[in-house]
Amino acid sequence: MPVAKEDRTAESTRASLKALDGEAADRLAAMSRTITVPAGRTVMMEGAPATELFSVSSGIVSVFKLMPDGRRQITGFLYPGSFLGVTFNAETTYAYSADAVTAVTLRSYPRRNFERLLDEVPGIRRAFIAAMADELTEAQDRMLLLAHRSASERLACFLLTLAQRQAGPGGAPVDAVFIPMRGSDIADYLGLTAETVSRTLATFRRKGIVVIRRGGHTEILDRPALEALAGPLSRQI
Amino acid sequence: MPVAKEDRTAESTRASLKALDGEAADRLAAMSRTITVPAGRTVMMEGAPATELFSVSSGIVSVFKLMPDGRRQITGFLYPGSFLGVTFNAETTYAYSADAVTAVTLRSYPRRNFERLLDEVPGIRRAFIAAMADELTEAQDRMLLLAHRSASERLACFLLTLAQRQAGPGGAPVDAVFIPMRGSDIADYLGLTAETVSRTLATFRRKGIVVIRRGGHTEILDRPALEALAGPLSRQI
DNA sequence: CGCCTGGTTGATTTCATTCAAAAACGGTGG
DNA sequence: CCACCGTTTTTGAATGAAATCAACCAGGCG
Repeated sequence: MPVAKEDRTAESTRASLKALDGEAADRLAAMSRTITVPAGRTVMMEGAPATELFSVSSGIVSVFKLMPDGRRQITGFLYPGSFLGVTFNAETTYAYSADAVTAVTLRSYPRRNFERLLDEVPGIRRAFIAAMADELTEAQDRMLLLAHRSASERLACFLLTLAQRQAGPGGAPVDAVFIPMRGSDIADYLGLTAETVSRTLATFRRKGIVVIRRGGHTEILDRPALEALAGPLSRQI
Repeated sequence: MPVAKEDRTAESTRASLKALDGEAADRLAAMSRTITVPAGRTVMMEGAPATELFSVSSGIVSVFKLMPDGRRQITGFLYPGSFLGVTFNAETTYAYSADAVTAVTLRSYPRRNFERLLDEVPGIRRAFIAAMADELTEAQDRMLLLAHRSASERLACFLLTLAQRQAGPGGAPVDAVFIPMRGSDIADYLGLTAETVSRTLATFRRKGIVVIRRGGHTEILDRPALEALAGPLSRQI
């Protein structure tokens, strides 16, 4: 369904799926096809028949809901390893839309086959359930953020989360953050306006906390200050 | 088959787990014990070891996350049939806390046994995956609400959702809504302050849209007006 | 070059919060 | 049954943060 070209080259699975044993990985690969989507294009639309589900192989996807009056809420930016288009309720339509933020490659699985695989292969099932649990936890954390945090807290959290996600496999925190999404995307993700995002980032810049270079290449200069701005994190206990 | 056309709220999706076949229900019942909790008491705490999970038998439970500075986000009100304490991730601690809003009776299941049941009984497994997918959908809807809706939109949505949930099995919409939770609970659920909740309900009352009687017994007098106030619904089908 | 999209900045308005105090509960014990 | 107390709700006034409205700037591209 996506407007994209396809090819069947088997590519290595990744992230939460990479921990699968050989048989599971093979069966997944056998039923999947690879899709590439250019930046800015729509991957799937809310309400469309959910004939397949996807996992992100490379690039970043934004998942969002639209209100009839045009207001938009981006519910997540999906990185490689995330699943997309999961609808296991009776209805077989997608519950949200998705756009490619950057150029993206996806793996597409026929919904029926994937469901059967979940029943048959425990490893896939566990990986899948873990991925969903992560998404749920993240969603709840963002509820907290949207309900109770100020604009600068939201932006600071956003930057730190991005930095954390782009950290190397060693988990070493990185201060060079790549922000490929537009300001209005960030605004719709954080429940702010593009103007507020711009203003808030400007004050961060003015305070010497971050530097934003051409093309969204950002650097965190003063991480402690950013962490202070992010406010109390719910994650730490 | 389920009569309810509107089985999309988190509460009812969690409740969908109770619509299991006989064998599964029996095995569930066999491993459970019953717990009663008085109103206002804590049922479980975020971060505590998740040795068991619960289902609500009677009463209402609030599920919430706390920030270190005391800010609270109630992520859901759970009605009978709902499950709580479900942690699918590797960690074995609860991801949120829960309080008894009213006096509550719970059924408790040892986590280990329950997980084994998930592996052994496909019906239970599928129901759980579906419940998680729906919970995710519901979380996304609430994100939209918290990010982009005004106080009166939030309150109107809340009242309508409550009325819908308390509708009879026929699904006939009911205008008599019972609201057992306190104003501050509603505020923390909707991302508002108790004062704003009180004020907004006062204007609803003044406009003749609702009547709030003793003990939270509320009546919707002008449903069309309330629906108009709720604003554009993303979830209507 | 001029267009167009996206980002910046400023002025104003709006809405919910905050602070504060009074009123109404709801339970308890006399 | 009533008076008392702590808690919750209501109401008011002032504050403040972000939205809105609007103009302007910068870069990319035909």
